[in-house]
Amino acid sequence: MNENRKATIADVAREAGVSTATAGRVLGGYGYSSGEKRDLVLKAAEMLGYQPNQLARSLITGQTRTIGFVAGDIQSPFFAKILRGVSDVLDTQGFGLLITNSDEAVDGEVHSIRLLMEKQIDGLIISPCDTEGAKHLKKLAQTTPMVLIDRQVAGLDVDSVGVDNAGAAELCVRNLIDTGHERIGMVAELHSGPWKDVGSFVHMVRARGGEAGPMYPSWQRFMGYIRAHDAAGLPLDLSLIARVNSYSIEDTKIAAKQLLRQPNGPTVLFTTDGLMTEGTMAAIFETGLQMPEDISLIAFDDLDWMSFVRPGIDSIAQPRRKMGETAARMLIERIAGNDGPPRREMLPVRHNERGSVRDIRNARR
Amino acid sequence: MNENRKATIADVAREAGVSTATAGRVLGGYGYSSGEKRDLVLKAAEMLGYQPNQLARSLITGQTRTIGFVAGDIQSPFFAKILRGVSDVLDTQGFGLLITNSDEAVDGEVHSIRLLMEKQIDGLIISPCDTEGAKHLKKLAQTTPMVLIDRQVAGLDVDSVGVDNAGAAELCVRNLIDTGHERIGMVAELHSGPWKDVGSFVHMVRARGGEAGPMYPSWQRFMGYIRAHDAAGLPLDLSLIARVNSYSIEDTKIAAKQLLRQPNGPTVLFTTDGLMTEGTMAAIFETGLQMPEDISLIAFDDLDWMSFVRPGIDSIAQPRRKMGETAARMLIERIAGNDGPPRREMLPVRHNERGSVRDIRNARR
DNA sequence: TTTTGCTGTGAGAACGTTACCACACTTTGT
DNA sequence: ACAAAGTGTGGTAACGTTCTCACAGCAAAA
Repeated sequence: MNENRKATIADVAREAGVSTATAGRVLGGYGYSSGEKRDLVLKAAEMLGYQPNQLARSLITGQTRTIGFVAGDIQSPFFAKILRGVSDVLDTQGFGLLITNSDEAVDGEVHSIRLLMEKQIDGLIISPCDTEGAKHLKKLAQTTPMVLIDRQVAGLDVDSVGVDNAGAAELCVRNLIDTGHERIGMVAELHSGPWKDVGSFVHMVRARGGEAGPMYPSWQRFMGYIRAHDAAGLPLDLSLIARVNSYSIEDTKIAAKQLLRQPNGPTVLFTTDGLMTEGTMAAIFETGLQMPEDISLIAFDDLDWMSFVRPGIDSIAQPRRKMGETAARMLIERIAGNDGPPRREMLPVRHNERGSVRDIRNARR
Repeated sequence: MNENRKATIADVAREAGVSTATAGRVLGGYGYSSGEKRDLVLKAAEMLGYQPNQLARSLITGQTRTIGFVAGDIQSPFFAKILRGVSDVLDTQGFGLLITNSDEAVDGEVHSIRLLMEKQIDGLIISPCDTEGAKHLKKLAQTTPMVLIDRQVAGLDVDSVGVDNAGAAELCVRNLIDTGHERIGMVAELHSGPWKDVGSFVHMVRARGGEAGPMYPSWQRFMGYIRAHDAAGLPLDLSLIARVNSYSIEDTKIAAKQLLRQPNGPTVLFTTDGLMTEGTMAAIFETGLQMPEDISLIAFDDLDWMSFVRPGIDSIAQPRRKMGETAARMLIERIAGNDGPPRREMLPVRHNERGSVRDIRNARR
């Protein structure tokens, strides 16, 4: 046998003096085999340093024991933490994990998915970048198990994992109102959706009584903001909404600065995700305002540093790792054959109070 | 043809009225084919929604166009950023990316590698958790292209990407000395290596004139610390070295607190990586010390928040994304057949001054 | 005794591609 | 005009597994 070539089942079989079928059964752990032959085969395999070739196995079984993950951007802590959860669960089940990023663009998403499908993944975890059309996802869902994470897609009935964005935001804003805040600013990347502008979105939400179909998390968080205002009878002032056009720190900083400088500005800022928070932090820093004396801040999504800066930053923490774990588990169940109705897992968030929100009930500034 | 089964080359060939060989040549883009037949095949493929099966292709070509990445922990910003760089380069070349984490343990590393090898990856990018033995890596390197990232392994001559840790740390500490600091604390997870204790490491470094073989980055950074002291004629005080036993924020915080509270403590802290920095930040925060009045801080590894906290944190920034990109490019070249001598890429770091280091030349506190 | 069922084994097909070869037809070079 | 080289095509053997059979032995059940 050629020394520098990898040993195959046939090599092992020859060495052990059995048929390839028998060697295959022993090595692959299926079918029957006697203790005697088993020892023979195992010894031969050991001697030749046999390592199974998953490729060949997959080709015939139709299962690769590999799943794909399409993230917006894996370097963001949000996706990185989710990824870790996914990876942990997959690891215990002997699954591999192929990752790609869509960069939140449909093109990238389509490209990623094709690459993954060519590699014959058994299932897909994806954070879709479009909550409306996503024709490619609907088609794919018919043949491949799929779990959505963070976001849902209208008309795509598959498993999904996320949090109650609107509810969490509503509670958060209600708390702000309860502590005396009446001018609550929001910094959000409200990705252009089916709504022309922020105003028409408000209109839509009110028309539907605060409930609406799938939409981006940031829109859902905005919806919570609206509901809290309406419930408290506090009028909405859309000039307090800083809508960031591109998903970048720099643009966020600019938008937040503008918001902070405007006359009769907000007493508190609510940021809708980690990147918005970082941009806003930079804006506050550069504007020279003191937290929480001059401006309060509360952030959706918890980040490492929020607990050890001064003041600590109040936040709504999503269980990111658990989201990943849950998604992975759901997907594996689907791959194993579970064909029950789609489930929408809503994991609870945690509200962290750390001192960046000032109680201004007795202190008009 | 069965509708719900994926179309194969044979299906396309039948539909187009050509042989599977011809269809294969057109679809696979190899060998000769006439314009006429090509159109026929392409049309049939389009109609049947043909998607190639990489598995079958790989089985015969022996190339999967997939590479593996073994990180310490993908959720850490360090690895996440590197991963992004790797992913970007791979994407442009049509390569897939399988990830696993070793959790910095040899067991995990071995397990990860076996999983990856069974999936027949074409190459491996790894941040090895052992800089000494790593027998499994040496064996693997004979058959599989491999690039080391962040760390090197003694006796493993393969491509690697990293920064000049000792040099960067030395420059950093020299700057601290130049600004008047004489009691420079260090917070580091000095993973147990071939040295019994910190003292014998110092001895070894001096014996070798400040040069030594492969070791963990944190040890290299410590080496820079030693070299800067020796060059300036400043005596080393090992009581200023907080050696963290486990790689955890909590333990780091405890160790740093202890260092801060000891009599005749440091005027500045040098932290050797992101996690050390976070733990140290927490310690400073909880101790109630003011930065930079009471204590200065400079960190190895730059993190997002360092620019927008008060004061900004001075740091040594590694080009993490570029490290990933470089590693990926080197690996792809190896896979393509480059068998030149191993290269050790040393990328330049950036020193960020942001205000967390106080100049105490004229101000004894 | 005959049946039934379980255990164990090997030969060979199958998975979906590319590699290799044989062959035919064209073009080029002398 | 003839060889040599370049095109285009189809048949079929790989790649390394698992799957499907057929068949044999042996025990327990009828």
